Amino acid sequence: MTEVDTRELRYFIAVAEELHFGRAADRLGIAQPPLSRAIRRLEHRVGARLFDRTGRGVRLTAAGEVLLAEGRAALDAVSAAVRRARRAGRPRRSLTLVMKPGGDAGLLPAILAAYAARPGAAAVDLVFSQSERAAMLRDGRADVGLLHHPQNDLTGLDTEPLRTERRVAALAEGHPLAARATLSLADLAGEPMAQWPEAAERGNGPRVEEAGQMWQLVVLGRAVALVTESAAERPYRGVVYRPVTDAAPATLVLAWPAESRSRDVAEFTAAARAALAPALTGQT
Amino acid sequence: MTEVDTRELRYFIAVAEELHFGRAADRLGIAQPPLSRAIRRLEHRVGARLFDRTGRGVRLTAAGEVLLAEGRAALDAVSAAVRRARRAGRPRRSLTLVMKPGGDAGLLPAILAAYAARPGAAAVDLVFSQSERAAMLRDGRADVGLLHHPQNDLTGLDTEPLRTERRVAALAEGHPLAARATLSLADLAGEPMAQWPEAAERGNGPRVEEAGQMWQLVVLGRAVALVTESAAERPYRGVVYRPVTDAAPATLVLAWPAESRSRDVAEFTAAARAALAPALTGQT
DNA sequence: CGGGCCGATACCCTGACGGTATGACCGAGG
DNA sequence: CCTCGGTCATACCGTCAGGGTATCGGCCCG
Repeated sequence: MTEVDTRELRYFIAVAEELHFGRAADRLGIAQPPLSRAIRRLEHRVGARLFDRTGRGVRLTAAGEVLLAEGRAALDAVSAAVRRARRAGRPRRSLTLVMKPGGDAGLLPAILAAYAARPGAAAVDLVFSQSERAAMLRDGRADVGLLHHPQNDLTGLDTEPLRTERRVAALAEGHPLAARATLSLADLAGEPMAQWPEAAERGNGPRVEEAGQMWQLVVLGRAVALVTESAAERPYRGVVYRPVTDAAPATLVLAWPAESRSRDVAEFTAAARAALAPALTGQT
Repeated sequence: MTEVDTRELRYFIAVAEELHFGRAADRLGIAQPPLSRAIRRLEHRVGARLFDRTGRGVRLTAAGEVLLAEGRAALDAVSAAVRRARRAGRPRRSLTLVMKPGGDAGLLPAILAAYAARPGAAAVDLVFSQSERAAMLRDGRADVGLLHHPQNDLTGLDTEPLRTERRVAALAEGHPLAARATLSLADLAGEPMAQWPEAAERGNGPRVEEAGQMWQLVVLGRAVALVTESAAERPYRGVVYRPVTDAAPATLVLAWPAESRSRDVAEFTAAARAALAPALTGQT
């Protein structure tokens, strides 16, 4: 049986996401008929129908659902392979760390210092992303990252827990709930929660793409936000913080691709572990 | 920048393994010039030289080394995606478990029973492999497997430790070392150790592909073998077992692809964990 | 210095992939 | 029941990427 090519996977994923051949073709920059043929050929190679063609649009079959999830991972792996090889070709040895601005709970300086102190440490480049950190680790745009568990999907990543934090609600000073000392999730149920792009659109709050927007909306009382307690250590004028007692705590983790064979990544994670060992033992 | 497709990666891996364009082209079933062009194009896309062309043959550059390791993982991920989708297209729900014959330390019946008792459990197909178990998990030929740590490379796999076993030497009854109650690795240094294909050829012992061959050679005194103690629970006529005190213990682990999102795999591993929980706590 | 080995280049040709036009099917609405 | 819009499939054609053959250029070795 002939091999499946990355182009076919990209085509399939486009259709699976759009659930519409025409729109998918449009997005891919090709016409619809070649796309139909490509999907048909792919179905033949896989040996299973991937879509149910109903008169109106299409639906994924069970096999299609599997191929969508696994195919995305596979394409990420291909991208990662190329990106990492490209980086390895540059004379400068570097390690790319991705984080959310301010999302290090204050631990990053110690980690970077511990790593830099090691002989043969590579330069650490910092990049920032709100909602694509896990994806960037998976497709090779970053080597290590600071994520939150269980808020981020850590599938395919190895992790080292750094610190577990309680979650607090950020409210405008004048907000009625600000009068309470602690809150529960039920108290927040009716409130407009800031919606990050990563979340499926299910909430009733305003969409935000960037932390500054979120804080602005919170100050204005247009949104409330659920953040980690370390965020509350950097007070934001006009915002008060109230613990949410029944919100699952967030664990800040250092994450890297599970299949990583990079010596630099191993060194970095070891340095982070060593740097934080006292704090961790003190915590547990 | 244009996308890298799987064919280019396969071509690259063939050259990287053969370190010879002619032989690689032969193996790929194409002529050498198109292969040279494809590699050159790939180097251009990656943005780094992948090979040092020395007059005699070629050598991998640092970027090439990275692309070899990562590219193999990427191709495995693509194969896995297709295989798993194909399986999901079959009406019969099944889970493929790969193991070495006898390599379950007697734990498999309990695990299978515990899983089968769960509502909605899928059928479990057993397949056997001596040296390709990890590769089969990575490329989708199997869903879960019984491996040994640290003897197997578990990169890219998630694992659940099942049982840690000491390692014992299997010797012919009349072997001089059989007179000793315990052995050390130094004692075995000069002995012909059975060589599995998975090991790089560095030993001085006979090659074996299958356990029966190994035992035969051990009985005949032509080889000694280092095995886990559970193997000694099934005595083999004419073979005696002696603990090797300084050999690193082997941990039998249940392993599955790290990126696995399959509900059946999750159920199976949970069942295994639950089934063995008493034994594990008793052990620690 | 000559021969053999190995990768690169030149040139051609086939077929796979993409485009346009059109067909087939389904559901909605009158 | 027929029509119409929407959606995916089929037919047919052109182009170019990728594969083949022939040959060159450089390097090592005798």
